[in-house]
Amino acid sequence: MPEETPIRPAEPPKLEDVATLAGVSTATVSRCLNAPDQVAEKTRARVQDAVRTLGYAPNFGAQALAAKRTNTFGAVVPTMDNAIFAGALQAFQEELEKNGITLLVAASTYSRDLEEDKIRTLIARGADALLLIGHDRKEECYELLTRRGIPYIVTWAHDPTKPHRSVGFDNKVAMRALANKVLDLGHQRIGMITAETKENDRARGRLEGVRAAMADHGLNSADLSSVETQYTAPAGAQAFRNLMELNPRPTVVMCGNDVMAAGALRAAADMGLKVPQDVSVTGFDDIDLAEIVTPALTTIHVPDQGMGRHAARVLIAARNEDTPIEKETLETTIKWRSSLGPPPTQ
Amino acid sequence: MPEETPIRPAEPPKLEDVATLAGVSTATVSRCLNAPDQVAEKTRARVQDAVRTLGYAPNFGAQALAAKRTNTFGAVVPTMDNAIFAGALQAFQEELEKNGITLLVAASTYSRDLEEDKIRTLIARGADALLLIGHDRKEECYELLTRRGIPYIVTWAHDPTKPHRSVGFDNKVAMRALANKVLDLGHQRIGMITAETKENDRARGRLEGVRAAMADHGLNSADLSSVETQYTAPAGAQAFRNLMELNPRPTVVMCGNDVMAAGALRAAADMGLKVPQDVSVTGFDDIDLAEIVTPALTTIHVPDQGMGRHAARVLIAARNEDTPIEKETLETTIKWRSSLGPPPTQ
DNA sequence: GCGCGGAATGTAAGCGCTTACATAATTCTC
DNA sequence: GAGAATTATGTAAGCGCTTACATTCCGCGC
Repeated sequence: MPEETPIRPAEPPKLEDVATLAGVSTATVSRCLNAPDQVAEKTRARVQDAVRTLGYAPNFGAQALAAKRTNTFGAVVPTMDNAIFAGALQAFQEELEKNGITLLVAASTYSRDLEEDKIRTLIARGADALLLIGHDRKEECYELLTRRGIPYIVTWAHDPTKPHRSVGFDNKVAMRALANKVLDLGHQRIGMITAETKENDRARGRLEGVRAAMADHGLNSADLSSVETQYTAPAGAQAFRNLMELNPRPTVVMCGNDVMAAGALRAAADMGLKVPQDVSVTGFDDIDLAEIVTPALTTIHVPDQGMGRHAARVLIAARNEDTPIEKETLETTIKWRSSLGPPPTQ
Repeated sequence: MPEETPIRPAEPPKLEDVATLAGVSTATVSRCLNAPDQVAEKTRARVQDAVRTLGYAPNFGAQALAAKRTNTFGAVVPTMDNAIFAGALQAFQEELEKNGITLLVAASTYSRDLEEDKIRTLIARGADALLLIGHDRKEECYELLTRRGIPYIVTWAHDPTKPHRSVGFDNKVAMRALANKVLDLGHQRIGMITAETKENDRARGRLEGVRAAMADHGLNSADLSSVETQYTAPAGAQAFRNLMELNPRPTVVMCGNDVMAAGALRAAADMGLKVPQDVSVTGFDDIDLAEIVTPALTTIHVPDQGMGRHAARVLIAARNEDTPIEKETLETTIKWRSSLGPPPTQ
């Protein structure tokens, strides 16, 4: 009578199997994998052979449990489907991957409560370190992170007064520079479409940037016509229509991001307004879309990849040893394209 | 002399702490969390209190190790920064979240080798189940998955001949339907811009769909002018220009996806061609962009959210018990917008 | 009141790894 | 070439959970 051999999943090889095959102890195999230079070259070669022939891969749970480290970093971004954060995350994750770290991404959909939730989840999953967007969030989040000793870094913003690691750019400075250029062109009436500013320091900074530029040009920043709306193209379109109903109407509409600017462009086309002849439009972020729309969007290029890469390096260092809190500012640049021109000559 | 109290991270509470506080054994606490109905109501309440006051969250590694299940699913998509898969992943992940499952996403950048790599990584991370895009991939991947007994599901495609769980739509049928409508409008010369077809069954299906429609209309499908290029707007723009140099030139350009179609639209504008008066353009996917570009894109809406949600349900069921392989087909619909019109009347 | 059966709970053995510590092997010093 | 210093390896104790199995509890029929 043949042995009963039910079809069932093959068990993956374990450290012990490798150790047996290589004729060493499990400790040596473990060292080969985690601290190769502590092992004699000959032994190491033998172990590596065994690893290869067995197709061994460490069991994640066991490793995490024993080492008290998961080699997993987390990132909480406001949203995943608007391409803004994709570039940064991509670079972040590539850099992590080089170091054998896996990235877990969660979206907060621009909600503080949800963000706290996601941060907690990531911590429960054992994230070794966290990447966050902007400074605005519940104080509990920072407390929790600090209490647990989990390093984190704030990106997409810059605020020297905050006691957090950060790598980003100054939203206000960037927008102010663009607005100053706009005003230099002769525009007198700026309309602004901004994302919700309440829980979003980036949006606030951008709005303030426009105001500051107006002040720079001797204008009363209280005269700024701004519409606050959601982060979508249709919302941008609607906001644009509202702005165009003003009398006198703005000669330029500056948008807090490219998506809303694309909506504005769309609305302009639908209203028969030529951009930039009748009205100029600017964006912020320089996502792919900015080049695709007609006319192409004048916008601010943000160093997304640079932020991602740098954030990864800082966090890896912080996890491995005690590093001081550092704050890095990266440059933004103005992308001149055709949606911005001088104001119409009455 | 005061006790030395160095500042250092607080250790998170563990199961045992909860058990002590609630005055029960660790087994009971564990059961409260994983199989509540096996525990008397009074005990359960007591335990839940303890969990709450301690802010307890299970240690992921320990749980994975002991239960041989990570409550993590994986997804390997060709790319993350083109918004196509975002909707599906979003829905997939929401459905998973309801069941306490975390999603790990990896991108293969349309490379088979990289895809295999990512699949292996996900398995090593202990993914309980996997979501994949399309059927085309290395045979080793399927073998590995099967050998390990890890359930997986193929999305974004439909092929009844394949022995895999799947939820998707028939790319060929969908494109054929649109192409038939195009031909019904009177177009005689179709230009096609397709993504690389070599390792991409979705792209192939879409191309075949156009050919089939031509045959349906008594045209010789070999006469189709098609350009194969990369999945980007600039590539689409270039391909469009090439197509427009043909003589006689196509009266309609059908694109394998919306991103390339947006590029085509851009090129048309740059060339001074009016869409759809001079030439029509169609897309595929119905991403947000399709509504934003000018003119808005006639395209095929794919049931991305539906696929994501359904895939999650199927995979959860498959992980929990032995379920048979099932294949679900969802409907696509044609989105009529302004980029498609009748051919120019010579 | 006794014994029975099922429900509720406890006991304890791992899950597969890392790592402090002990031990063995090698190299160096003079 | 003996002993110290150094390097390479082995031993074994957990890491924080789950779960098979053992035990206790309780209500019930008679």
